[in-house]
Amino acid sequence: MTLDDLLKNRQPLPREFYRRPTLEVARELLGTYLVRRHPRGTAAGMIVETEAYIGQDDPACHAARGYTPRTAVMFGPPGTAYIYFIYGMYYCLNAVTEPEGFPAAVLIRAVEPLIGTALMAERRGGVNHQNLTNGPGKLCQAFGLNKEQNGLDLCRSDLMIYPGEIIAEQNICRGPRVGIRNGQEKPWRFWIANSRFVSNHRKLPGRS
DNA sequence: ACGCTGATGAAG
DNA sequence: TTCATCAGCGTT
Repeated sequence: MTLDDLLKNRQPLPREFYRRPTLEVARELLGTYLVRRHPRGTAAGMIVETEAYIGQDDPACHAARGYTPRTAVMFGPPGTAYIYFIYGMYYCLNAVTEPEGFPAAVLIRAVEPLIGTALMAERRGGVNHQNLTNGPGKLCQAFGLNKEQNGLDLCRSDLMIYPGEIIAEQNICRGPRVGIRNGQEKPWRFWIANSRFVSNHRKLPGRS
C-alpha cells in the first residue's frame, strides 16, 4: 500500500470542513487519513478516535479562560493545527474548528497506522505495532510532531487530513472525554467500534 | 498505583 | 516569583 493508493488523488479536507460545529467535525474526522510528509519519510494513518473541545463555556477546553499565548491558535482560522505540550513529556494534536474568533478544536486521540510504520516504530522506541499510535501522545511521537508544527495549516502544508473511509453511524461509539476533571458529563468523545487502535484509557487519580 | 517531566497561567 | 495543575504514558 502506497500513499497514492491510499489517497486516490483526493484533495485534503477543505477549510469549510472545519468551519462547522465541532461535534460534527469530531464525528466526521473518524475514518479520515492523517498524513505527515517529512524528509525522513511519509507517515499516514486513519483517525479512529477524537474528542471535541468547544469554546469558553466548556470547562475542559484550554480556551475556557479566554485568550492566552497558548490558546491563541484556537481563536484563529479553522483547519489549523493546535499542538500543545502536556505532562512535561508529550504533545497532543488538535484541528481547530468553528469560524475564526470562536475557540474550539478536535483532539486527535488515536489513528490506525497505515503508511511509514517502520519510521513510526523507530520514533516510538520499537514498541509493538498495536501501541504505535493508540493515544494522543503516542501518535504525535510516531508522526514526529512537536511545538514546531503548532499553527500549521492542515489544508495546505506537510501535515494534512484527507477524506478516507466512510464510517457508518452504527459503527460509531460516543462517551465521556478521557483524562479531564471538569466537563466529564459531556459525551464528546467519538471512536470507531471494534477498532484495535483506540486508546487505552484509565480512571482519574484520586477517586475510588 | 505511581513517578516522570516542564509549560502554563493564576495568585501574590 | 511561587505554586498547583495538567486533554499522557510506561512501569510496577
